[in-house]
Formats: sequence, C-alpha cells, structure tokens
Amino acid sequence: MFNEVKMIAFHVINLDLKQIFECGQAFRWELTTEGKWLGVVGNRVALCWQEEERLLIEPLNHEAGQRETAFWRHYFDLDRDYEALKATLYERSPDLEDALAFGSGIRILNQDFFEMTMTFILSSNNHIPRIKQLVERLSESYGQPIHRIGERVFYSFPSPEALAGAQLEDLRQLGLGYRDAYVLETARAITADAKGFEALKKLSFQEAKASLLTLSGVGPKVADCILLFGLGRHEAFPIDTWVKKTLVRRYQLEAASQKAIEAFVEARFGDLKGFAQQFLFYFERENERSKAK
DNA sequence: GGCCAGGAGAAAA
DNA sequence: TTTTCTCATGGC
Repeated sequence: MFNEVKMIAFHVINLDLKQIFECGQAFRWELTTEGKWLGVVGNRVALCWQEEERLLIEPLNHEAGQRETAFWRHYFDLDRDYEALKATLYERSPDLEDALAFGSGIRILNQDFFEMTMTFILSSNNHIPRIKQLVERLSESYGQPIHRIGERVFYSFPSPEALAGAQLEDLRQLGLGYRDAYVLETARAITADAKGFEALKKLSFQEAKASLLTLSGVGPKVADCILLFGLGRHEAFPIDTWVKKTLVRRYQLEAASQKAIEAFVEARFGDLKGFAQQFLFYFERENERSKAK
C-alpha cells in the first residue's frame, strides 16, 4: 500500500512563496534543500511549495482536512484579489510599477498578534537574519515542542504566559540585547490585560495604535508592523530605514517632517498603504542587497 | 574595525 | 512638541 501523504492544494495566482517569506514579515520559514519551505505557524509545522499555479501545503503535525484548509487559506490571505489591489495601487501611484512588478507575488500574511508584537520588539535596530535567530531562541527556551524530524525539534512561539513567567536574567542569556526588558514587560502587560488586548481588533485604527504605543519597546514603527501583520490593519504604514529611503528618493521628501510624510502617504495610497509599503520595502531592500554583492 | 540594522526611550532643545 | 543621544548585539 502507498504511504498516503495528505496535502492541501490551492489554485493561486499572484503568489510567490519566496517573496512572501523574504519580504520581512515572517521569520520562521526556511528553504529546504529540496526547494520547499519548512516553517512553524502557531502550533503547526508544515512544508509548502508551488507547482505551476498550485500552492501545496503538507501539514506535518496536523491532519489535512477542512479545518486545516481554512486555516491556511486565511494565513496566506487567499480570499483577497491581489490583481485588483495592485491595479488600484498602480492607478494611484504609477511610479510603483517597478516595485509592483518586482514583488508581484507578495501577500501580507495573517499572523498571530502576540508573536508579531514580540518579534517586532526584537526587530528594532536589528538585522533580519538576527531577528530570525532571536525568535528561534525564544521559541526553544519558552515555547512548546510540537514536532520532531530526526534529531531536530520544532517549538511553537511562546505563549504570553510562558514569556511573562520568565526571569530577566534567564532572558538575558539569550542575547536579545537591551530589548530583553521590553519583551518581559510587554509579555507581562499583555498577560495582565488579556481581554483588553483581545478586544484590540474591535477598536478604530488610531485607538488600537494608541493602545499598542503604551507597551514597552513599541514605538510608532513597531506599532504599525503589529497592526499590519498581526491585526490585519492594512492602513498601517510602517516607516523603517528602507521605506524612508525609498520615499525620499521617489517623492523628494528630504526636508519633510514625519507628519508631512504620513500625510503624503495617506493622500497617495489611501486605504491600501500597508500593501504599498510592503512592495516598497521589498523592492528597496532587495535591490540594495543585490548591489552590495 | 567601523558601520549598520524593519527603532525606542530618555534627555535636551 | 520636535531633535539628539544612547542603548546590546552581531553580520558585513
């Protein structure tokens, strides 16, 4: 009898796993030697890859079924029409043509609020490869073992309670730098007001952002990342060094204040500015990297 | 070895 | 209210 491997398959266009996982929104996916992506999402471990216009997902520690299908459909944002979205962005800002073409398979994943909060606290003043490293260390130390391949054990991202119960001196051993205190304080704040943060999704954008800004280690940029990647708020526009660079170059905003830049972005991209930001970030960073080589 | 990173917080202006 | 300084760590 065949060893039956159950997989989940979607027909997709406007989706490129490499772009999705390398555009700075997800930190727990890696490319295997077989050209498939292996990653941890919540308490799931899965392999995924593309064959022509099909997205294939092989859950490694869950049964493939309706529930799994629904989960991954939501995770990859498959119900959104990215063709129309890109067309609208192009109408609003034709200069985006290069970035839209370069990152044509980008999608904004629907990820976990707490994981995004912690991950982007760690992201501040750090390189992406190092952020990945720190997320793995946090998971190995405070997450749950959820799967094993040979000698390798996969860990879920820590729960708020698990991190809130950590000791600062133990956390410090992980080499998070000065952000370790932010991680601990914020994990404790979220644990202490779990219902309040659960209700964040129901607040207006500005109210939710204001609430996030009360957290230790969360400033305007990190708050926008949490809103965009962890709360599905696509009107968020995180401005980091790369995005700032490309905005200045494209729109001659050298002398513009932060407020003026925000107003410009709002007027130009409107409710789709979160997506615009992601295309811009990926384009700018990848092209700078290729120049450096 | 200096520079920089998906910046934030605190002090200073 | 807006600018400047400092912060821990490691890849390049």
